[in-house]
Amino acid sequence: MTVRTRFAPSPTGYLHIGGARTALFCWLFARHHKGTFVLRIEDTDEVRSTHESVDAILESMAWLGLDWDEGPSLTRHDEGWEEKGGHGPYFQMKRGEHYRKHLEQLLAEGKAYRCYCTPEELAAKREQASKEKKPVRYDGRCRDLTDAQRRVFEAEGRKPSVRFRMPQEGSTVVSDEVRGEVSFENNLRQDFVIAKGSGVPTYNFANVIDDHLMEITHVVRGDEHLNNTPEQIHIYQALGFALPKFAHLSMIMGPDGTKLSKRHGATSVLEYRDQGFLPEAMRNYLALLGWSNPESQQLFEAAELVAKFGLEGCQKNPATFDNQKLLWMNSEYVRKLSPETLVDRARPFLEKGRLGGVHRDALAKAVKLEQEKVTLLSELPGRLDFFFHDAVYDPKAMDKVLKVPGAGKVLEELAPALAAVELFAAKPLEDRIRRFCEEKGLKVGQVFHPIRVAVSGRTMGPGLFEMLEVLGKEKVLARLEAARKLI
RNA sequence: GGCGCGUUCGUCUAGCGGCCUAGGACGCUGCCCUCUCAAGGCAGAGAUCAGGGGUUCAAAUCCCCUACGCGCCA
Repeated sequence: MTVRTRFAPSPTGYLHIGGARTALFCWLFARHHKGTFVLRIEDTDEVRSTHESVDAILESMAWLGLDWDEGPSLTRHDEGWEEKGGHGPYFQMKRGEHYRKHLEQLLAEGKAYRCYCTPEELAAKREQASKEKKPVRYDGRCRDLTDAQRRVFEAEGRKPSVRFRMPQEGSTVVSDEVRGEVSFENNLRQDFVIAKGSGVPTYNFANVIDDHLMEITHVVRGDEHLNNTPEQIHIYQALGFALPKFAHLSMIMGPDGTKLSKRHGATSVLEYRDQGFLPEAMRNYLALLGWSNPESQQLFEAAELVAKFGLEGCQKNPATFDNQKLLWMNSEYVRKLSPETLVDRARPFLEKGRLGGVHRDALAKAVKLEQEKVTLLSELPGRLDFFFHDAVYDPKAMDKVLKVPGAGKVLEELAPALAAVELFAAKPLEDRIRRFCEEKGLKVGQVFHPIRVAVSGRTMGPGLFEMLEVLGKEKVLARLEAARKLI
């Protein structure tokens, strides 16, 4: 049996961290088993669903490298998205026919029935029960209506919803790949609505129909659905469908222990992209939120992650999102890139700075000197700007390093010495400058630091000689001069 | 309110009855390296395994209760 998993987001907003983690686990599981990964859009919430949300979700998934075998195409045309795969459509709003058909079947077999209670009536009953401290459940009023009663309700113009007839006794066991067997008492459950008065199917119903028709073998989803699973299981059974395997993933929390939300800062995947995170770092970090392997390995190559991932390593308890570790992981991934690749990957940020026009090779040379310090791609313009534009002198650096006795003299005397260096490269420059120190009887710090600030405007930066080499003789001499005038 | 799930260093986690004086990773502290900032190397602080009862020769690991957190239904 080939594995088929699915990620089924509601397009009511961007793809957030929690959703991305779920998608990643579904994807990893499918890829690990050489199975199929399906993307289904659950757009039955007509009010809140938007095309823009669909776009954002697709874009986020693509950015993270979570490719889907079946589902909508990445880009939208005037008429909507094209779809690929033999189990479509992949938008629930286009699947009404399937829901209707199975709804009819359940109704015909008496496994579901029409309920004529109005929302107002139900709300009143709920309130009543709540006052009397009784369990608030549907009372089954429409469970066994006669035809005559039904006609009366119809005549009143009531739009019936459809309820599923749940067993009243015994218990339902959910066999979960992550949590093991979880048991639920049936008499505590109620006949739940599977189609609203408008005819729109509810989540629990549409989900089951789609998962079955799409031949999903493993339903991997968030923890919040564990409690809905008994209801779903009964729908599967009522329709004679084979049960898929279930795996419920723990939730992701913010630093304060509550469910991760906007209050905690960035939660949208695309925000992380825009902050300068690398998708492979994000993916690696997300994989570690709620999953681990016995070796406690932290960094994984893409293929390695697929090879080692399994539901056994999934955590039952919720995980707190830790931005610091994500940051660390990103810097690890940045360091692994070749300077050229790093330049390419940072392109949007370089453009946004003022380095868009600089040649790739020139950028790569400069990048090479700073790469090991880079945490986010967005830092690059700030770190590299002085290589290609006039230095901006940091007042603190000026006070501390240049506006001190002797610094001006160092710059003045050093200029001709550097001008005389023929091969303007790190090694000869270092030799010359060290010799200069000896000649003048100065400590290296008394010379190195002023040069650094004069040339870059800052106290921190790349190795001095490499930096001078990349800048080139002309710029170096010009800046020594410029800095001297500022003192 | 009912039901369900969860609880190991600040955080992510290893652990599935003896190997645990509880291991790793991020972060933190100190030292080394060094022209700065990083990186790297070394060292260190940090968890009475939520609390309380059992079971057992032996429990972080099994059972029960309590507390707290989260989720679902309403």
